[in-house]
Amino acid sequence: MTSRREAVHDILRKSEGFRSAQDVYAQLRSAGAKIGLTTVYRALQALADGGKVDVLRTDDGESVYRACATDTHHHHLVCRKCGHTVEVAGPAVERWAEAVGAEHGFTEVTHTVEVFGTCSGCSTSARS
Amino acid sequence: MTSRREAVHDILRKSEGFRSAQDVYAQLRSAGAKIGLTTVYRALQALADGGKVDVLRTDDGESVYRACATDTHHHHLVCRKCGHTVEVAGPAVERWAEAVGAEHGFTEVTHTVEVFGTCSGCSTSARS
DNA sequence: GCGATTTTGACAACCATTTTCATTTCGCGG
DNA sequence: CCGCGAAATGAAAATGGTTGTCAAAATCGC
Ligand SMILES: [Mn+2]
Ligand SMILES: [Mn+2]
Ligand SMILES: [Zn+2]
Ligand SMILES: [Zn+2]
Repeated sequence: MTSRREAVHDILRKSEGFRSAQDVYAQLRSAGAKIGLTTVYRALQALADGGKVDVLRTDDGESVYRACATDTHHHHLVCRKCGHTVEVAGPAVERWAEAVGAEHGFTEVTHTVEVFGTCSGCSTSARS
Repeated sequence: MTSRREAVHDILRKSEGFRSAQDVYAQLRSAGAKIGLTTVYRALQALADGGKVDVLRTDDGESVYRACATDTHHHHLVCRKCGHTVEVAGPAVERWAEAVGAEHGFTEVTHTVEVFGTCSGCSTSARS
């Protein structure tokens, strides 16, 4: 019941940045694992529901997943070119989101924050 | 060259919250306008590229659009229940995003920030 | 063991969005 | 007004990530 789910989780834990479902599936298959794409999707969804992995949607609408290094609330700084990701805490953002919500009478305030950029590695190798 | 694009923009301006492309298309057609779905998509994209409207992706992957009241960079405080949206400026967030990017050697830093909550109207009417 | 429940996966269906491509409209100098 | 190249339009088909279906297989409770 967890063997495949575990396998999916493992892939994410051994990965650097965010991975797509199709991507994880391809790697599992090329490693000889007998698993279906449907199961990979279900595993990722279960992991996301359980807070084990982060999900974010790319600009072209693909969901990408990443095992979180920490289990506390945080945000991501993602390289647009290579997907390299840094987890960042943002006390300033947390306070701002709460404040702006309260200021307008909103309750149960949550927020999504993602920062994108070009990492130093990619901006170096781009110099032609 | 702008008649249809203008029609699309008008729909958004007269709308309260965010609207989907299909949604805008349906309204235009039922109002008797001769316009294709493809053109609606292209118009929305052009408007978004030109900073005339905001785009955000719903959880189920649909893109929704809204005419901006202001043409400066801002973020949204969206009611989870009714979709009521408040545009908010966030100098604190802007600074934070820039700083966190720079701190990790990232360049060309952009960010996406959305705040969700339950608006005062909805939390009042929810008291049973 | 054995029936009930859950999980799995091949395949088909979904559906918003994009591509294609032929037609229409627009811009504009002559 | 004409004519012509560029841009816009839209019907239809393709795309592609994701979800639904359903029968077979694994797992669990006892
Ligand atoms: Mn946060
Ligand atoms: Mn806006
Ligand atoms: Zn990079
Ligand atoms: Zn509301």
